[in-house]
Amino acid sequence: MVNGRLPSMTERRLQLEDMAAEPSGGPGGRGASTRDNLIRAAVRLASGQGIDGVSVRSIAREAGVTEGALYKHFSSKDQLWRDVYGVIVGEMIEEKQGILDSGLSTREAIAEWVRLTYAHYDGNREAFTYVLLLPHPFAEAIGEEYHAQGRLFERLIRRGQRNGEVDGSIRAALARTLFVGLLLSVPSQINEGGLKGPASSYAEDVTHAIVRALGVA
Amino acid sequence: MVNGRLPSMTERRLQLEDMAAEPSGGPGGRGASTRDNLIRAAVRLASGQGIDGVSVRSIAREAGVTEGALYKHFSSKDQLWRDVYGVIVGEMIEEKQGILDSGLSTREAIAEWVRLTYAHYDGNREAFTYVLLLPHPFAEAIGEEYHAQGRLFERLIRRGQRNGEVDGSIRAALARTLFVGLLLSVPSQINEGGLKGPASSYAEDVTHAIVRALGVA
Amino acid sequence: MVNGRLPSMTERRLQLEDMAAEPSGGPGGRGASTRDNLIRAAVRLASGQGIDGVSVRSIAREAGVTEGALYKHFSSKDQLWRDVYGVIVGEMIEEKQGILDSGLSTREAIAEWVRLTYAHYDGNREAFTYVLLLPHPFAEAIGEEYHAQGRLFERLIRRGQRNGEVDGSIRAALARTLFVGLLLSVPSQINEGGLKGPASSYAEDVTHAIVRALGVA
Amino acid sequence: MVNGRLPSMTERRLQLEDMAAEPSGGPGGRGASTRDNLIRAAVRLASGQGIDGVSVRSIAREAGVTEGALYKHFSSKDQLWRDVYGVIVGEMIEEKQGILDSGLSTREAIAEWVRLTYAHYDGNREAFTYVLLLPHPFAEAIGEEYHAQGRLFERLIRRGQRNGEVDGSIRAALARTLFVGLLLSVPSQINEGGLKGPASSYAEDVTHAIVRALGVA
DNA sequence: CATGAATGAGCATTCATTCAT
DNA sequence: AATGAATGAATGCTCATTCAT
Repeated sequence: MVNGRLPSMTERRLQLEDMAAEPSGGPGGRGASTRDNLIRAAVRLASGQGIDGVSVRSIAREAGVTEGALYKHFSSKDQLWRDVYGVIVGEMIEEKQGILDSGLSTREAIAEWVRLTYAHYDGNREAFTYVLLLPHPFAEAIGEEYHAQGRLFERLIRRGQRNGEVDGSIRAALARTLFVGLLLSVPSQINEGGLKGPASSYAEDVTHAIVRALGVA
Repeated sequence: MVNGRLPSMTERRLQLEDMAAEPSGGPGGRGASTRDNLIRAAVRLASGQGIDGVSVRSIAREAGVTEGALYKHFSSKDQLWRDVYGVIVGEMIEEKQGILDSGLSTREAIAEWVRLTYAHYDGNREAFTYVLLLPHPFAEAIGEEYHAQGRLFERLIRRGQRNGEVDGSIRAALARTLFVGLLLSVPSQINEGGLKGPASSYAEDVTHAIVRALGVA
Repeated sequence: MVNGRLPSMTERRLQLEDMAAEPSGGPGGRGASTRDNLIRAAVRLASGQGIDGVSVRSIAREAGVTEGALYKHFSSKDQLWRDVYGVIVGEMIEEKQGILDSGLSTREAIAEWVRLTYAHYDGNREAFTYVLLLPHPFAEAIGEEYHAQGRLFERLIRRGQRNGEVDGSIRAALARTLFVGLLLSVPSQINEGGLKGPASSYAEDVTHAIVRALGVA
Repeated sequence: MVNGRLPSMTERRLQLEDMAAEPSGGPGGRGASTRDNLIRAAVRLASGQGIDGVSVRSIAREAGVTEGALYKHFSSKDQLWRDVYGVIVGEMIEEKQGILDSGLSTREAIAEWVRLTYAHYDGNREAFTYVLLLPHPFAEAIGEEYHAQGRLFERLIRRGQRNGEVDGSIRAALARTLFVGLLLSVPSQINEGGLKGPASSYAEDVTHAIVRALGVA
């Protein structure tokens, strides 16, 4: 059961860049707040076992605090997952928005999109896995954010079609679908052991595949 | 935690074709065995909430029997999931093997593969979702079966490369990865509400995308 | 919960002498009835794990039949345990009664009692363990039979005291208590690994100890 | 199935002296910790029905808390039984060690041993029954502690044999076996209703019986 | 802020027993 | 006589959550 609201943009500004660097079991060094430690712990565990397999107890233990403490920072377990989601996806979206706002051609924009995405994956596999490769029980509850990246890409495609850079016969929703399928196929396979990392080494190949599949000039 | 063995080929011959036809809540009509009802109930629930979210209690109730009865047919919850998996994936693999054994060209084979896959999805969305779109906690335990379809496709690609039908520069593992990404993107998006309609209506488009992405003649 | 009646003398005449000879897992050879197989299986399992640890399912499986079949022969699990008890204890008591009826001196009678008891243990450790070394949840329900051997010994002691063969100052109930304690200490320790078998090799030592402890001439 | 470790000497220092004084059903008075209440409840129930017959549910109810609370104090039901065992047996062993360290003659030491043992039984029948009269499913897992009292007595006997106080022909293992058999026969019979308590009233008689049975000067 | 004890509902599983065949 | 499917209650244990300190 997952219900409720997402954290606002202002709430979510935590330092998650070095999430993967945090050693498991220790409550973290310099300025690591308990709240951040809990988020990091949750993502770490979820990326390994799936969201459903992670208990409040295990998150608290991994963060080095008690269960009670967790409830000082998050009103419920669901809210914790949603906060975590919002924090990570927010960063991703801002990057993608930057691509659209730049003057890049559709082809160059796609290349940049893939590069950034795979850099993200290589830099923080656990957070990436959490937000993009795991099924989210609260998918509908999220709505806006959940589909934000897809909608950004649809905008890119439609602009390309208007400019004549992209095959005009393909519908934007399908283009987005195929794009996401290709984009995530590599991280997904690396996680499952079917492909050897890093993801960045496949960026060029995947860009070509997307360009060809969507008929980009 | 999920461990153990998969059902053998001979054990798994149940009639699951009309799995989706079973009305929820009723113990099923004419010759529906309790075991089959349990399998159907399990798939139905898992496809809706994910595997982890389904309790033995809910499966039994959905099948119209008690929990004790379930354990007469499956030695554990894990074994139930694996039996279900084996039943469904077995059918799928046999179809795909048929494609390889026929004399179709690589391009025709891909078209047929997509057609069959989407027909399967449209015919039994729940079973398809269960085996192909849900993360399986027992992925490693399955091994063989789990990657069987991917390996079949790799064989198809390599044969095509030898024949000169497929771009020789792409590695088979990557080709398989991109293929699976494109193939499953449509059912996945339909489930998530981002795409409408029967998957079959996208078969041609997806086939084209695959052919172009992989450089098939 | 253990309630009900003991089997009558006529019901209990089964051949249990070769109980230990029955190979586990097989439904038994020549004339082994299902009922006998069930009793043997029950004793075998109880002597290894204690009565409480034995399930109806395990008894049936060990006897090579289904659980339903067990209920054709015994009205309940409790009744099974009581029937088993009656069968074994009946044999033991008849032997001891024979000692009293013979013309042996108290000292010789004790020696014979110990010899017979330890022969019984060595010949069928499982049955002996079941009736004499395991706590019986239905002890009170048995009443008569449960204390029959003790009462026989009390009679022996009182007769000895009348004859002047036994120290007259010791009360019969205490004499019986000490006697049983000494008699069973050896089989009990062998079962627990504190003493090496066979019990018969200790018969003489234990006889001496009893004789001295009770002040028998 | 019972596995795991025993509590260390330092862990086990609870006040169990007045274990029997705790009224059933009430959560206990002044400073009774939940953990102590649970231990007392467990012993109380086990001494009445045997260890196997006691459920976690019943222990929690008897202690006046929920099952969940029990698991805050004991990692499993098995560990609870072992903790309880360690607490009680630890006290008993220290007393017996004291006897060996004193300068008493073998005969006086035995008399003291019996006196202490029966005082223990009379003072806390339930705890005594739990540790000494009930079969322990985890007997092997305990090892050290389980046989500690027996080994202490063997030391006493061997010293007596060296001093010429004890019949040199009897082997120490057998002496220990007979001693334990005689010592426990009285509490055991009192529990079964064959003898009227208190056990202390039999201390002298049993001491004499032991002395005579083992040929102590 | 954080703890640690406690709750009560839920979990997967096993139990003794019944009954139509 | 025996089977095998089914029941319903009970098992040991984990869960998310609360709250006095």
